[in-house]
Amino acid sequence: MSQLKVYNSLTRQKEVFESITPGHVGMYVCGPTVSGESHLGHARPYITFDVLYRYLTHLGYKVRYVRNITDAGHFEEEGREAEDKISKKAVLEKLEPMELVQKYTNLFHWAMDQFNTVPPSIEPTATGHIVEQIGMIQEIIKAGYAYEVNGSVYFDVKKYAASHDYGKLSGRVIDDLLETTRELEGQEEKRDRADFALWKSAAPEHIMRWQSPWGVGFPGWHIECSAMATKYLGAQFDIHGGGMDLQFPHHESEIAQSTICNHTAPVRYWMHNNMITINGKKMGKSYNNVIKLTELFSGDHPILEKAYHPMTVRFFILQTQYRSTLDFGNEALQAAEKGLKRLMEAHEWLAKYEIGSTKYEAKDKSLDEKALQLIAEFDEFMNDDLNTAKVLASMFELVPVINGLKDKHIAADALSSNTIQLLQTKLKLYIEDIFGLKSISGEDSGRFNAVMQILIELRKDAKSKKDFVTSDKIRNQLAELGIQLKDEKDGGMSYSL
RNA sequence: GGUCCUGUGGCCGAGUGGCUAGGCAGAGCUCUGCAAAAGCUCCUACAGCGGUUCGAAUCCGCUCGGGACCUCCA
Repeated sequence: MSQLKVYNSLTRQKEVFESITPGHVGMYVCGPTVSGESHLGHARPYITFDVLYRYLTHLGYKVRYVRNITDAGHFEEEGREAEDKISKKAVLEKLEPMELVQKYTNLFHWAMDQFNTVPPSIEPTATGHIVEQIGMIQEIIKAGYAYEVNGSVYFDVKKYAASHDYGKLSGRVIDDLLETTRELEGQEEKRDRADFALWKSAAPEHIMRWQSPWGVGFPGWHIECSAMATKYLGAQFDIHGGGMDLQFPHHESEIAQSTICNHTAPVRYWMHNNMITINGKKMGKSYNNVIKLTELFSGDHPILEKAYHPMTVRFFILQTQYRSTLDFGNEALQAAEKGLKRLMEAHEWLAKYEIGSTKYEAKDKSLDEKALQLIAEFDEFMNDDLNTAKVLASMFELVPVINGLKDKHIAADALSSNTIQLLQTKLKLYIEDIFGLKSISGEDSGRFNAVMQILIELRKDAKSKKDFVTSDKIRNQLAELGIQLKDEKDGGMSYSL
């Protein structure tokens, strides 16, 4: 089997993945800022890295997956007034900051559950790691790479850049950063424009505040990830993931901080997912085109023609390679919805298919070989930087084979018993365990199914008596409820929701 | 302004030198009481212009278009 290769943003090329500690993987993914509701954009990284987590686990690694919750609130420097996103919203909504943070954290967890993502091994909060962050800042000051001004602490980028490659990850040229003509206000404390805050002194109205060696304040917006990643994954760990938009300055600064503090580059493989766009534009607050996940699932948004099931969205995201932009649209989502249904129905039928205990050889050698080839491609494409799009394409080429077996169009022994068994195993592995896809029809309980079987029998009886009024009545009324009856080739009948 | 990415058939998207992914939509056929489902077949694209090459969607140059980051952002 081929080896897993991943695209490393740091080196700008695909590299064979080798973990630092054999058998173990440390993976950190930048989590959400819970100052507001999660939106469609959040779905991409957490689903992408969920699949990576599942895949690494499948490969036999013991993975420690750390994904933080940013609940401390980052300061914004719009114009001159520094303010905390979370504390500002809290005033507007008349909530305690932690109450607000809890609300959106819960909502985030709910959405992630809808997407069937596996919870991370550790989900640390920024507010729970103030001590660690302060400790790290002290280390950086001691090393001479940070300075204090009026109760705030800034990282000295110029000094760091003199001996380190600041900008390596994001392709930034340090001189451009230092000599940019653009002037922002409220930065007079910094020695240099490129410097970034490690600790900010809190104004009196700032609700989220902690005591520190430099006075009352709050942590800068890059330090939390460095502190928590170091604490739970060590000075050097395998994978750091996040959205491409975080590459600069967030991840670049993370590297700088951690490198000074731990005397080593923190991350072996930096992985960045691309953005979701809407009509070609990145989704973001500044574009006013944000679709919240609750709106996506309910269809309650002007852009949406209908509600989309979380599994449809998950499948939609996996239909493209994670480093490409993904353009959102109703037509594309509806295509994904139908495609997912066809794939899942074929998979579910095959999963229940009984091969019997007697082994047999393939009657149709070329079809058998083709199937084996397509199955082998699952691993091959997955190892090529998680090309889930190609894996799905191979699966879809197998769907007509499965449906052929189902309607007897393809002989039961066309494929060898071993091939069918392998297909069952691999499809289950990839669809359910690695891709985390579930059937959309959630009401398929035993009792519901039993009721459906009664209706199916009634329709079959009516049909055999050529009582088409009754048989059509059953079919059409069920259709109105969104339940589709399907007559099959061999006289059987099934339904789908 | 600086740095970088990108332009594929009606829509979404794979694809880094030759063997013309895949999904959805559309057309025809088979099956069927009708319909749906399913199967088979068809629709064979790569922004434009040059260049390199036996051969380019794929490499190089230019033009035009789109986008990202540089500021909170997944």
